[in-house]
Amino acid sequence: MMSVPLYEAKAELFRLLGHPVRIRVLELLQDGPLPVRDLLSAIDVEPTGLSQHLAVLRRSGMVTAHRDGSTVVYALAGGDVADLLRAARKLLTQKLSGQSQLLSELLDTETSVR
Amino acid sequence: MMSVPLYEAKAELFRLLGHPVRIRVLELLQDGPLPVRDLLSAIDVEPTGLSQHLAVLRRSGMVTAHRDGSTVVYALAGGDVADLLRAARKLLTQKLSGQSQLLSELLDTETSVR
DNA sequence: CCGCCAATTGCGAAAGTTCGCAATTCGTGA
DNA sequence: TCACGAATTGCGAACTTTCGCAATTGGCGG
Repeated sequence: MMSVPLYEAKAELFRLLGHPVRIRVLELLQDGPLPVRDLLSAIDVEPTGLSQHLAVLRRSGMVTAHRDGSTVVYALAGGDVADLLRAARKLLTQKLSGQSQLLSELLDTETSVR
Repeated sequence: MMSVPLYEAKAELFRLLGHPVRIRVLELLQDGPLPVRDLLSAIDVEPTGLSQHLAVLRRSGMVTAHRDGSTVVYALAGGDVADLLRAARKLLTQKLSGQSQLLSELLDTETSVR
């Protein structure tokens, strides 16, 4: 049954999330399912590139796809991807505000530095 | 001031987390600061490899390092990395339990399939 | 049935990542 | 000062990922 250590799976998950187009897709799908066409017009990417990124997300079970007429509609597979994105946003905004704070301290001539 | 879109930053963050050794390091540091030596004995990696991964985490501001005598001690930089790891664990355990459920359904000869 | 549009897949070139070896830095004790 | 151990850095080879082009699939209207 050759099981994979949990930290390998976690790394894999993060690696799969580590592309701007895939992040964009997941963010857009947070507000509900969308056809490929709409994703395509919202994201700056070629159709073929989008398909490939969607395939990655599908294979890893983060999104589901179904045909509706001649279009294909994608949706988030589980509710918890959103948690992950939220945690990432939180960390980033905190980090960025920390940086700008540091920056303004560095630029602030009033700040006494010994 | 050439700012980076937030989704780029997010993708970058996930990409940086997408390596088993780096995940392992962050998990170990959740219980408090550790010297490189201890990380080295806990993780299956060469010293030089560990250094490189630590450098990645340092550059991206996820951990901090300081010398204490002849050893270097690493610590988590902000409390929110833990949130991210927790969200990942949650998603994975859910996903895995879903898989094993599906698997047993597939293997279960009693299950009627039309 | 045919042509068209939406989406996907196969494939090869380019770009990026990881790994270990050799060399370097830094601090400590002889 | 010298040798040593801890940790890091530079560098090149092996591997993985990404990208766009060309070809393919599947559904729909004429």
